[in-house]
Amino acid sequence: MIRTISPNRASFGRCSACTVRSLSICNALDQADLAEFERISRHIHFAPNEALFTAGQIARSVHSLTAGVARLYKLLPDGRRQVIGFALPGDFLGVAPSDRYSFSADAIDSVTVCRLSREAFTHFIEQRSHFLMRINEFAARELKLAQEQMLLLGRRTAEEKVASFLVGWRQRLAQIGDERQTIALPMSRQDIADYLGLTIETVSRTLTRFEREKMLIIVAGGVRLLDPSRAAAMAAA
Amino acid sequence: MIRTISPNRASFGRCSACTVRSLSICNALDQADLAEFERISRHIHFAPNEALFTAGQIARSVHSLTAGVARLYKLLPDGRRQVIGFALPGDFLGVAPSDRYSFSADAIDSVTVCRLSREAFTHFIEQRSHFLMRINEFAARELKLAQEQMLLLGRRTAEEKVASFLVGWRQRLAQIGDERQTIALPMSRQDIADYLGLTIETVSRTLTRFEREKMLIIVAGGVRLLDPSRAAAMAAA
DNA sequence: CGATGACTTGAGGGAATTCAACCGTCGTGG
DNA sequence: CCACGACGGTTGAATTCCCTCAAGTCATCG
Repeated sequence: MIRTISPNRASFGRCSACTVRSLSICNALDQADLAEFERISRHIHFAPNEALFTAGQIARSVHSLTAGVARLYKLLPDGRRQVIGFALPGDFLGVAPSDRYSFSADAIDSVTVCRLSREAFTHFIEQRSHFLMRINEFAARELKLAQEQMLLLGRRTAEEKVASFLVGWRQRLAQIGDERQTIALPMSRQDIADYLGLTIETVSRTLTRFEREKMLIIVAGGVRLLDPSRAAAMAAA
Repeated sequence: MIRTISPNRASFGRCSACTVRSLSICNALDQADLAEFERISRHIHFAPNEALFTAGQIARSVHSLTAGVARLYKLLPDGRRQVIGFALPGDFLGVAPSDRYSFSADAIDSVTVCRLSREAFTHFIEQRSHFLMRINEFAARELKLAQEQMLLLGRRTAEEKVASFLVGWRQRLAQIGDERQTIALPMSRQDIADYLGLTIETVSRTLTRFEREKMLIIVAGGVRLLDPSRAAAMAAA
């Protein structure tokens, strides 16, 4: 029998000790459900830039991110890329209408996920309507984010796009408990550009201009917002 | 007591006679469930350009479209508009994470919806996990469409956008049983432009060029595709 | 039949891209 | 120890695709 997952990368889940449970889909589970969930899930680790899964593959698993940041993206045949989102701890990757992944996901930094077979997951949710409701809430939240991103991609200027991204990203980091002054940007400029429908040069130029205008300071691995209200105004406009 | 809905516009649902049931969320309901659903829902009619609901309003209702086409859109404070989708018969408008509408919807042509109070709807689904699963599938399908639209908005050229729109729209019409040669386009050029993140002039020019190049013929209320494979190639590229 | 609204067409401009060079950091091996 | 290439990021100049502005066409309707 071929093991596709090496033992040192996969381990049994310890749901009771899960640090992101309250953020994740698992918050809807009681003690008994959690024990069963633990039985059917595995923790898996991914190194930076490693693929969690790839668009077009048969979707055998669903994932709940427990640590790190992942980029979710779609490609055109000629290589053009659109990043459709960044997944943070607590995010669920498994809302899909077909049996194949419709987008790809890879680790940006060091990532840990809780992985379940799609089959077991489907069986698990069927009996638990409160859990199903939770999945539904997650799907609804994702959909709303996607719709906001459509507005950004279709109707905002480069400047507004970058400002909106920073404000939105800061907010998401705050939601998972990262309230540091400096906004961590683990993804590359290229990732940001592909998320905003811009080129890497435009993202770079815009950030440098923001810095010249004293709206922020570019630091290693992120930016420090000096004028959050100005950024927020740009994002809303 | 104030009646917000005039009697001649609202009527009791006749779910058993519903022509779009197999396409809609209600396909997951058996006879008994359907009778209960009928009890809590009402049919409402909207004239062209009338608003079904508006972004920011408290979301008291969920809707299932039974006839006509609606545009779903978001606005920026300065009036820029992004159409995030067109709703067709069978489509469900009610997957939302908050108690306020996050987008607006209005009738393009003559529209009929099946409307339920959000409260009654929530209560209804809680007991019916198979129905909840169906809602989930609808949400997943919506999400996938939204992600494809992000790719289009962020990374496709004007030409590709228009071609993709025509191909995708034709496919959606086919799914609801409209397989006519001519692709009906009940929405205005402005609606299409706002859907594709373009200006009305660019949409118009692109369509005229397609016509000059014998890919299609522009007719009243739609287009006739002469070279579907060429359009499909443009859409995929 | 003039007015109105949806759409088309043309000319010119500009925001973002493309192309290209350059900078700084980091890991590697001579 | 430092030369070196690789890589991510920044900056500059030229180009282009799409937008803006403006005018014109066509069908509909009071």
